[in-house]
Amino acid sequence: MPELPEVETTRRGIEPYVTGRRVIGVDSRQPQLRWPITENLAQELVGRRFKQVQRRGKYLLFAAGDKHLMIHLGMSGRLRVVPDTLAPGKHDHLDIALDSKQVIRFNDPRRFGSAFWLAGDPATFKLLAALGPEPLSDDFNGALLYRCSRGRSAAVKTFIMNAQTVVGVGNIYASEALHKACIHPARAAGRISLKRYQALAEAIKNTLQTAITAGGTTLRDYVGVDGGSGWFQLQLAVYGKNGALCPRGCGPIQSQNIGQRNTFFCPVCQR
DNA sequence: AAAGCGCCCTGAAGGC
DNA sequence: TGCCTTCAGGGCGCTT
Repeated sequence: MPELPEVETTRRGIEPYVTGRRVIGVDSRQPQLRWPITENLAQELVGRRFKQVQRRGKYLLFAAGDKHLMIHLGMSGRLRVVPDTLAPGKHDHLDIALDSKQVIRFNDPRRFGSAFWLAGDPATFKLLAALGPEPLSDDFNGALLYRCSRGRSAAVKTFIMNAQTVVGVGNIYASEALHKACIHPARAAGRISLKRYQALAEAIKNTLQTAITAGGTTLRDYVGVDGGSGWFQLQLAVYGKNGALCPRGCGPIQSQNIGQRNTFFCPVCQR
């Protein structure tokens, strides 16, 4: 399941197949995902031409004129481009047929994903309106983290995974970035200095950018548009490495539940 | 306002 | 072999 690097990898992989293409058919087989798929999606989409594929946080936005098809991959969703002759399989919930004899196919076993038709400005849509800055943009930096965290008692890991703080930092990369910045994931967000937040912001940018370059992380579900896997899992320092030696040589990596999510860290170098 | 928890769903993995 | 339990990369929304 995708975090921001996987969504961005999907976006980059799918955009060349979509840009300039006209929609000639929509087949929705499972109306109920996280939310109901927009009912008249076929009416809205068929005949429109896609301009580009954008991303906001973990949401993909397929621009068609000034309106958008918005897709979230949830925990287990994936988008692929397949020939229009390929029959849909299990959990293939939505097909967008293009005038290239190809189909954008949305598969999502756990159905935590979603698909919406946005007729208005995406930025004003309820699920997007309250989102924090993009982590790879200049709007996101240590000063912002410091400012937003004052007085907050929540664990710093929970704080950076909150999409109102910054979008796109999921469970894997939160653990990885905190290790990189030597910050203990359970430390109260409001009790971290500006200097340390500057290191954390850099670590988040660096971790996400490196993961995008590697094509994302494949743990169990995630595969790219072409069905291939990402390779960032080979570079993970702490995630899923309970008991393994910290890369800095301190001692064994520990795991702990923080905010109901499994968290991995080194109790020696992360404070 | 912020924090904490439940919950949507399927499938893989591990224990017995 | 099979059954049962646990856990999984997200995130909204309700309650306290």
